[in-house]
Amino acid sequence: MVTISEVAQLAGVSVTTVSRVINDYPHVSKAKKDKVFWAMDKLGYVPMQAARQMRGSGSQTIGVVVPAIINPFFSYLINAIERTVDKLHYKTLIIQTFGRKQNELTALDYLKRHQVDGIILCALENDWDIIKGYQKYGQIAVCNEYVDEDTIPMVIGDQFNGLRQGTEYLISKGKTKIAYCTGRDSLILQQRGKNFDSDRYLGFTTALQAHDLSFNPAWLFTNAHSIEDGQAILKQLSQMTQKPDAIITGSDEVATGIVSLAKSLNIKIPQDLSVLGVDDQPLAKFLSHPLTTIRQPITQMGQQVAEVLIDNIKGTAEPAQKIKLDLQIVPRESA
Amino acid sequence: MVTISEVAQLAGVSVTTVSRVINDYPHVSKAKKDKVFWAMDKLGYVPMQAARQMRGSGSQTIGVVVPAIINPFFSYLINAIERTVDKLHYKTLIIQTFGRKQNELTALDYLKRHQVDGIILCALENDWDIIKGYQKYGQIAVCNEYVDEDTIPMVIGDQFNGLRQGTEYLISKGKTKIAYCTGRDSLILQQRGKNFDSDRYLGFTTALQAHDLSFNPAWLFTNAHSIEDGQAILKQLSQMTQKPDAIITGSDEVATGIVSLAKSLNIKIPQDLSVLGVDDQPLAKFLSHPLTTIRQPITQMGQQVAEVLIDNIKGTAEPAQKIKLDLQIVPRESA
DNA sequence: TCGCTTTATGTAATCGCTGACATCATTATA
DNA sequence: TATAATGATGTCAGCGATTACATAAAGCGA
Repeated sequence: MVTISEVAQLAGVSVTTVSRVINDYPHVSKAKKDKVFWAMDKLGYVPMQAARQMRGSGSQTIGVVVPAIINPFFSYLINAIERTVDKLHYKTLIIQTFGRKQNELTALDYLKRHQVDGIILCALENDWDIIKGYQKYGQIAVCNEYVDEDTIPMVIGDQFNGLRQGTEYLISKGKTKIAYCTGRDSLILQQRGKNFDSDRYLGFTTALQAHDLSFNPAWLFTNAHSIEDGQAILKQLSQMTQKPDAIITGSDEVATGIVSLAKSLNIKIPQDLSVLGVDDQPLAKFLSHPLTTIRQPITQMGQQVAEVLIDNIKGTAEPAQKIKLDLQIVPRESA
Repeated sequence: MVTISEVAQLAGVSVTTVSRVINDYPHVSKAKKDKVFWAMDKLGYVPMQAARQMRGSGSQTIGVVVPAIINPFFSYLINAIERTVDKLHYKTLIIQTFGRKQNELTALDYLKRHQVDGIILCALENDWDIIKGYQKYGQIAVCNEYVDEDTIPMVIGDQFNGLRQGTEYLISKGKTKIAYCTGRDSLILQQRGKNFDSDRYLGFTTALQAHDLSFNPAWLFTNAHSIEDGQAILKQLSQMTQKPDAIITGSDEVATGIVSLAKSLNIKIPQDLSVLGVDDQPLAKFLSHPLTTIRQPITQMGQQVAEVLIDNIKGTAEPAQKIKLDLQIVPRESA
């Protein structure tokens, strides 16, 4: 491989001079600078990042931890993050957890190893008490999850108001018996106090209460993630004696599962059952029943969390911003 | 940060001994080995990759270059690659080109910089003559694109037979006037000889010829990528006097665009127009007209290309495998 | 018990790059 | 003109790991 000394030799200068040229330091004459550029070009030289890193420049890389990249929500989020990170001259290392705690910890180990200068967690697998211990090894920012910790920058959608408005929307359409799905495990839901998902839930119940509506606990569905989960939920619903007339799903996937099975179960959407999605995924509007859904500000979320994290890495940020972005209801045909 | 010498000091041994323990070399007594493990654990030590790399171990990272991660085809491909790469104890650095030549070259520069030990190109932006020059800096493998070069490992779907069978399928359904869409630019299609997409096209025309059917050049649509492109194509079609009775799209996106607009243009699918997708994306079966489509072996493609590349990096591979995987027709309602 | 191999451990050079420090040469200031 | 300040350039230590080489101790057959 081509090293800085080879460039120095060819250009007839010292390695320091080459280094100065590379890093655009002053006090190099035009003549030598030109020679160095010529030599670098001729040899096709690019400085080796690993060597630079040993001298204290970071890895110029940030890690993005997601449960699964095939989930469009996360691939869109990664896309937004990558674009921003790239613009700020960093690289993006993607790590999938597949929902496993151990993978999240392995990802955080990248901080120790100095493979990454910072990490964006787009979902939390481990308890915060465990994760917080990694803060001393590098910057951590959280996106799309609620963390009640001053020292951690956090960018989330305003789930409370989003769901409140979504619920209001259903009520405005004359619906009063509203079911609710969440991706959370029912157990965790009980254990944790104020977290991301209960923000959503709180928005939902707040809207109900404002209209003197009650919630039937039989209509709470947990662990709902996939299209198949949505289908299973609709099957359950169709066998209930007390049927809801609307359902708030945790994601467009679940909503897709529901609307896809409605016809064969002879359920009319939205007359018999209004279905409200969350995310506004690209295909949501092309389904047999185009989804009415709550759009998450994915692009802004990704952009802002990346900017905040890199600000923190560079030390040019006021510590630990908490950024909350508005959700938006997209009315279509399913509700 | 914790260094190897701190571990050595705490364990009361030399750095060499620690290094031997880390790398599992022989000739270390049980007693010292235990002490070293204890000290590493106590200090939370992890070796710094950058320092190791300077001693010749690679970066243990491979770069995956895709046009856009939000395209489900690529996010599924990346997923398959990442899982395999992870299993082989490498890391995955994702680079999006957004279809820009320069971004692809920047990605290839990672090889020079030794940020990655190898690169998987999942789409080609630049001419091969330009890319081939980077081979001297590290391993390059190509996935999902045709490269007629002995020295390059390549994993592709068997587009020729896939499209031939897809066309046969349409013919077996009584269709004789078949339109064809491709993502390629019409210009490039003329310039290049045997490439990925013309393999597809060849499969298509081979099937037509076998049944003495001719192809109307007015039914060739180029630059077709998105849902919107599909909608535009259907609008064009609906205004033709000579209308096709089937259409082969380059992707499920284009097919989605077509079926989504069919109802409002009063075109019955598949009676008036059969629509054949390519990819079998997860939502394809939940559309208003579930897509009949040609499934690409994405998982195997990703897995195999990753294995081959890493074999090559380790030097444990016979040079430059060419792997061709079968496509599969998934019959649903759109054709 | 003597030489020889094997095991256990340490010292120091090295990877490519940066930057503190040193050294002249040149220009500005008194 | 003497002195100080600034510019241009070079020498070399050091970042954290690996590894060639050196050395000492232990094992072993004759």
